[in-house]
Amino acid sequence: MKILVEESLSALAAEGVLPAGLELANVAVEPPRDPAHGDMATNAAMVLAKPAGLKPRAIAEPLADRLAADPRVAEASVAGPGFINLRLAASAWQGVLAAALADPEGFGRSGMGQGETVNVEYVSANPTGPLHVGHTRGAVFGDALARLLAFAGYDVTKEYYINDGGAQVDVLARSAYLRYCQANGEAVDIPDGLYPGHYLIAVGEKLKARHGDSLMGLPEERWLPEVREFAIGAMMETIRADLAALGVEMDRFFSERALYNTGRIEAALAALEEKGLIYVGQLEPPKGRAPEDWEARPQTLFKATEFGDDTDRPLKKSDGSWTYFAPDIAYHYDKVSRGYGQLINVFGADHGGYVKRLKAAVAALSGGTVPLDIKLIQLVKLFKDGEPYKMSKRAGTFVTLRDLIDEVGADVVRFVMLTRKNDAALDFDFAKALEQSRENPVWYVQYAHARVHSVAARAAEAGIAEGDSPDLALLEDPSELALARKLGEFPRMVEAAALAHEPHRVAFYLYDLASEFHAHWNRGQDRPELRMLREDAPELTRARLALARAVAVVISAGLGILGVTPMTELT
RNA sequence: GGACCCGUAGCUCAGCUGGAUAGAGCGCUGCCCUCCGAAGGCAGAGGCCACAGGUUCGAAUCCUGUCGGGUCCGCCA
Repeated sequence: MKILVEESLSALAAEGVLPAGLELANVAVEPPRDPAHGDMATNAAMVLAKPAGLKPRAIAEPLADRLAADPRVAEASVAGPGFINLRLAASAWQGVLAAALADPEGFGRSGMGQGETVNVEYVSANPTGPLHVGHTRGAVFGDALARLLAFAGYDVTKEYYINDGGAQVDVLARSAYLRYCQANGEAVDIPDGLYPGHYLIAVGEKLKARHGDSLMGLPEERWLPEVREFAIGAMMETIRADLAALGVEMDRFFSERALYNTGRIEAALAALEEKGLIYVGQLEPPKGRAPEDWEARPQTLFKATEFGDDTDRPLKKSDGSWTYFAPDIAYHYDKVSRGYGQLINVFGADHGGYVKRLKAAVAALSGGTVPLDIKLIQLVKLFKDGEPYKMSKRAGTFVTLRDLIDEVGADVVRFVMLTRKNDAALDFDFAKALEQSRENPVWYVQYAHARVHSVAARAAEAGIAEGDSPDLALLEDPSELALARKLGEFPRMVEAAALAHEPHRVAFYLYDLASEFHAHWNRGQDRPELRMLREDAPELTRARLALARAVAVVISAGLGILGVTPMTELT
């Protein structure tokens, strides 16, 4: 359609109505917000009025006439300050249906990504316990984003960074060792600073099964490495199983420990050093906070300020060991070296302070060639019937991913987590998530999908099957065409959502589509001639079944992007 | 003190990267409804898009500043 407008403009230029050589970059041809304005609209006349030295309407009127002459355009009219509204011929919308039906798997897929490689890093929870609610939202978001990008033609790698190199895994080891002692009959209580969760009891028992009492009474340095290794392994197993229960499968797990003592951190820093971005210096104390235990001292720093960060960032602690940032640089050095076209990190909002330095690091490491987008995921607040919900049956202190799935199921968890954009806090109400009403978007969308299947089943009972080539030209009621028009928005929506890295748009689109479908269905109440099932008109019924099936195709594709299974009947 | 995010109907939130009279659900008001298969349908009221400037033919959207809420701020990861 845009091409048609451009051709018409150059034709007008050739006729001398418009001056030659106008810049068309700002000319937009889009569906207007308000459907009453038609199917497509262009601002061409307004954008070109000034450079052409003409009034908008002096351009709009001849342009509209020319557009109206095209067979695909049913009507072209000039409106408002100079918009041209186009109403497309019914055949254009029937064509959308045909496209969706001809290729249910492919409809809406896009070549936009052109096979560019993208690495999406998400979850990356410390291997110190089961995943909780906060991780769940990040997991769902990252996974849906990865699916969305793949749908839009990118080559996506889903990756999990295991933070198994820091002090927290020693804490894990000590906590597990206590559970091991407990399994060997010793009475223990877990001191502050260790992990009290009951999930470590099983780990203690497994340690006993493997080592008997041979580790009992030994000094820490004798058992720590082994217990640590074992406990990390056990936690990662739990985490993988949690993710699998949510429908999340990673392509790659990357261990922080693999960076230590292998020269990889040193190599990454050497790459920065070569560019003159590492130096030894002193930082100013942070302002506005009580700097009681602040003592200035020289340390190894990365010149993050050259890449837009607020301050340079330390790489070594006072005892000479690496800060958390150092292996992180090495990790991103690795990702950059793997040649990805772009990197995306999904972090909890509490990592907000980390964004600039990581972007700075990646910009420095890649020479500015690899974009890094960091999506911060805001908190989830849990409710049950409007009351705050906090305790977990399993972990005691926090609600786990498993608790969520036990309560409402993985599909509902996934969909609800995507009903808000990532940078807004999300209220998750268990009761509402299971409610069967329009208020609950999950149910409403699933209902629309199931309804299509039930109509087809009813039709089959009545002896009408959709058949191979229903005559889509029979679909000419405005309500039917509006539905087809909504389906036609799907490919555009996918591209916009993928470009913006915003999978929630898919969820909102599906809710809109479901609303439109249910509304269309309900019109059959007052106007029986609009009903899908018309035993007196089998040809028409066939066409309408095709329309319904096209709706199901798009809902199914959209839910697929969200990682939600479409239901064919409601339970 | 600084950085980042947020501020849109009474409530919970969308708003397609600058377009026309700013949308949806809930709640409220009024009709209709017991239906092709599901715990409904239609209509209405409700807004200084936090505030003040700026850019533009045109701003909820982009820029600057102010106010309010959240998150974070060297040796925690």
